[in-house]
Amino acid sequence: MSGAVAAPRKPVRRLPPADRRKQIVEAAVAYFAEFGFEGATRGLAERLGVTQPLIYRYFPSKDELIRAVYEEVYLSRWRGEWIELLGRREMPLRERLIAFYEDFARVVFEPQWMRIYMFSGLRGLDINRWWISFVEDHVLRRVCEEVRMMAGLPDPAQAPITAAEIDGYWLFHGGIFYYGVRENVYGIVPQTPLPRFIEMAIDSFLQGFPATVKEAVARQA
Amino acid sequence: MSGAVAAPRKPVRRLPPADRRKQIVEAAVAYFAEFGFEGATRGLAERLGVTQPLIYRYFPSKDELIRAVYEEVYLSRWRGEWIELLGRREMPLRERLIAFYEDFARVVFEPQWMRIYMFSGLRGLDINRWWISFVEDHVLRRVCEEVRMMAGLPDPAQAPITAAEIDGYWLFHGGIFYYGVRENVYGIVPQTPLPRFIEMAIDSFLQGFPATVKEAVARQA
DNA sequence: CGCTTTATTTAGCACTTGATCATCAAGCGG
DNA sequence: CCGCTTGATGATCAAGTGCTAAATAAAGCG
Repeated sequence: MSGAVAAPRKPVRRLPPADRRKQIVEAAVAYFAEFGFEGATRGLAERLGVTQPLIYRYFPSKDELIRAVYEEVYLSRWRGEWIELLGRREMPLRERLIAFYEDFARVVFEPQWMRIYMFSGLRGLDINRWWISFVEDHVLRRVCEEVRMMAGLPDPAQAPITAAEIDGYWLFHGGIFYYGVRENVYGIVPQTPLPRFIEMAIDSFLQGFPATVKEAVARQA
Repeated sequence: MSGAVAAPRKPVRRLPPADRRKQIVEAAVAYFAEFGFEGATRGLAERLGVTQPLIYRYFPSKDELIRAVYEEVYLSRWRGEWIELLGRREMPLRERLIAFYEDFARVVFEPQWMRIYMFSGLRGLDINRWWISFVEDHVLRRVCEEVRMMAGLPDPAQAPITAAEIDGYWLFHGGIFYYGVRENVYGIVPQTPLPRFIEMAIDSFLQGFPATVKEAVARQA
């Protein structure tokens, strides 16, 4: 904070294209998370300290910019290690699940992520359906498999995970997710801190779910 | 359905103000549910078969119209009987909960209701916080009280329901709610039909929750 | 019927939106 | 230091936005 006032000129101009593009996408994530995808490109440009037509040098249309935002949020924030973590059988399932959800929440419960998710869901394009089936395949199904193994139930390789099992686990996954919605979209301050909530959710799950599956499998056989 | 074709003139004009107002609000619920609150008043008017300035005869501003939409969705669709149903102790709690959620879902899982809820949540006004604390007070707390009574736990009148209990129940309530989001906002078709999902959720809940509360109460005393 | 009331329309203003294009100037190679 | 490439700007368009005020015409009453 120097005392003297500097010239009010634009301090940074003429960035290398790759840098500028990245800068625009990151600002767009924050901007659209705040105002929704109907937020004006002029507002975004102003926030970047840049004129609005510049955006159109990097993206042929607003829709294309939005696609880049989707990519940044949905793809580049996904951590491949999560899958590996869920399958690490030398660790008790309970610990794996708790570790996974604490890390998962660190990314997904960010207001930016949550709001982009909800805005994009309401636009009704396929992104959210894609994400949900992605999560279903890579998280929910995986968890159901691990429960099978842990509880000495039929190997998923032989008796595939049923839709009922996945929907059953959706109750818990959705319940945890909704904690993030309450906190980071609606601005509620839950009394129970997140780690405790996660722990409680996992314990509720592990307490009842394996027996339910066992019963369902037995009935089916 | 008469055979002859009628004049293509506007069939209804000059409605009594109360009727027209109601008609506008109802169309606005459907319209904003579809396009979000940034949907244009001209589009809404067109859908009503009416010119756009007419809307401004009934509502001084678009914001005021949106407020009327909130009232229609949040207030007028709430059923007072739900509270009474939850407290009907001559009926087993399991049955009460199942009946409640089936009826609650009939209203709340409607795409219109869900989308208005999400759009209004993202606008960040107080409506959603109000709704959540309303539901917390009238549903979640009530359910926790009924669990206390059913399980022979301390009377809520003497030992008030704790935040931990309510947050604990949020897991299940949120999990059920999220089924509606998947189905009616994201357009997923869950394999498990809603009544079965509700039943499963309630059974998971009743199986573990009372013991958890009992333990927490004992630890506290 | 004629008259008054008022629901509804026509016309339009001020402003914002996504997008385009000619122009400018930063910064590098020579 | 010059000149060229190209990142960035200024000016602008056409379409749309919320909202207003005056004109129109449907309906009720005497």
